[in-house]
Amino acid sequence: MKNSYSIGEFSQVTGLSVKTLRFYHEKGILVPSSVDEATGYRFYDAGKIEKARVIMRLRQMEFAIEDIAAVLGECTDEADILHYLERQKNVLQQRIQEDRDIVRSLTEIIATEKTARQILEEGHYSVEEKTLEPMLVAGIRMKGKYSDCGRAFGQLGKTVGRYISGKALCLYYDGEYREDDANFEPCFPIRKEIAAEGVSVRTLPGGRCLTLIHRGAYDQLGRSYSKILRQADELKLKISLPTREVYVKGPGMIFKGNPKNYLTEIQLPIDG
Amino acid sequence: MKNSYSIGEFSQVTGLSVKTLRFYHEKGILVPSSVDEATGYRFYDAGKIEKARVIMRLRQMEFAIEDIAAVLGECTDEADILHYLERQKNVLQQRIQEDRDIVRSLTEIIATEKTARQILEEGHYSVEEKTLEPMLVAGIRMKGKYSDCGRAFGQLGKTVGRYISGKALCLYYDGEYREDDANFEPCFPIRKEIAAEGVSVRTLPGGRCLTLIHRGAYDQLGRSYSKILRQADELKLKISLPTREVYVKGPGMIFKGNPKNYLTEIQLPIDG
DNA sequence: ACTTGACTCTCCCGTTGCTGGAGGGTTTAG
DNA sequence: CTAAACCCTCCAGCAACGGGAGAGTCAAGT
Repeated sequence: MKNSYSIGEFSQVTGLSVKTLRFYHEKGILVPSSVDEATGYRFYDAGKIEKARVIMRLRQMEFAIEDIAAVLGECTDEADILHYLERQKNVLQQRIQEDRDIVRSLTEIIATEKTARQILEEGHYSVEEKTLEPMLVAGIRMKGKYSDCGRAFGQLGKTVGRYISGKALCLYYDGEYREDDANFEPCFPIRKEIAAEGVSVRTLPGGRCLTLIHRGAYDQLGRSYSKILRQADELKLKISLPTREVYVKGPGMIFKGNPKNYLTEIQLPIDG
Repeated sequence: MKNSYSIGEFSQVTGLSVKTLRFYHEKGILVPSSVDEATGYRFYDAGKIEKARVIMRLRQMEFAIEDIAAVLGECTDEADILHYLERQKNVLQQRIQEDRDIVRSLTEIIATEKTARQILEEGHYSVEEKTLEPMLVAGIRMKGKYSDCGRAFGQLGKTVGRYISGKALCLYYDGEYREDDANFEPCFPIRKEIAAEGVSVRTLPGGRCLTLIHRGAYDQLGRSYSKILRQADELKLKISLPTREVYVKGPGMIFKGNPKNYLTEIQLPIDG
């Protein structure tokens, strides 16, 4: 065991790069044991190796240099740095939470986009019967124009955004099309029961329904409605309210996209 | 709706700071609709608002400016950026994984330190009987000097470090103290069954045992051993091998600390 | 003693996504 | 006509280094 290491040797021993060692010297957290006055050469003794290890371990836990300086200044025992450790833990946990939220959004977008792509390719745009699962939703009941639903989705996104678990949908409580005084409720499926002002959270019942996927802009929805209603009539099915529209692919979370590729699933619950 | 916004107005509308808008201009991802040749004043039209929103959403998902530039260059629909979305998701998931590992380490250190502190304060250093739970451990069986166990712990830390779930311990297979040819096994409790070369992973049995917490440096352990063995003798208990030492508080993950405060729990399994 | 090659020094720039400020020109309201 | 509000460009700085230039230093071989 030597007891005086040049910076290069010390770098070998500790695994810290020469640049990093100089940087730590400048920051004052790992000062060489001696510095040659004439040449400026740094020399480290064996005692510094342990200190270097301490710094590395703290850095591995993403401690900031500034915090490391504080820790090294105050503490010689882990008991002394409990406060710092807990703070660091909180910082990291918060970042994990944020990252997880983003990942969930991304997963959602990706999944939506993939199913949309599949439907576009397979292209079965015919009236079918389906059984829906019950699902937890958060909705805002509205009366007025359909065009106001954009704002409602915006508000929902802000209040329950973190808990969205599926595609946006809208419930229609009128049995017919209404221009100015429609009765409807934009909703998001959510994965957690939460309370928010002005937002109704509850479980939508499942059950049989008639569905049709509409491809194209929303102002063309009428055609798909008449198609599915005709079919319901032919099958002598009684439709119960509210009916639903599921926005399989619409103006996305990032881009508006091309309305010609919008996909909207019309769901008419079958009575009895 | 105006259709020409000065940078300040556009900042109000979009929520992006003036500085940020200039920066985005420089980076080419959000270029003003027109720039006054004489004065250099930037002007944005309404169409840029949507683009600004897109950029904001991507930034919220921690996309790099460079990636945003690529996305904006290539895509107008979310379907086009699936590749980028997935890449970003992977990046974030990896960061989450790393952060979680750190948080686990921190939690471990904090918990160890807190129990140690409690024991130091309460100070019950007497022989007691306890029932141990079975636990999953990873160990390295060794023959030789006790002092070599440090290296074994180092190796264990590297191979199973991510899965450590409790305090380091050591198993002793000799019924007596041996200088040079001791038979022992440094271990870490782990929370997941894993395979690693040279490492034995298995479940240690639980059961009754006699315990004594030793406070102080390791070279003083002999005194505590004689105390606990005397007690075992008096109670006419038969001890089975291997015996254990649990390093409640020793040279920490960060600092060596003061050996006077080291805490080591001696555990002697009771036969039958 | 001299050269060569490895080592070291300081200083500066670049990274990412901005924020803040200095120093100067422009516009608009009173 | 002036003051406030707005805009411009350029520079610095943040965190934790890495890369490289240009110059000095050290140890070994000749």
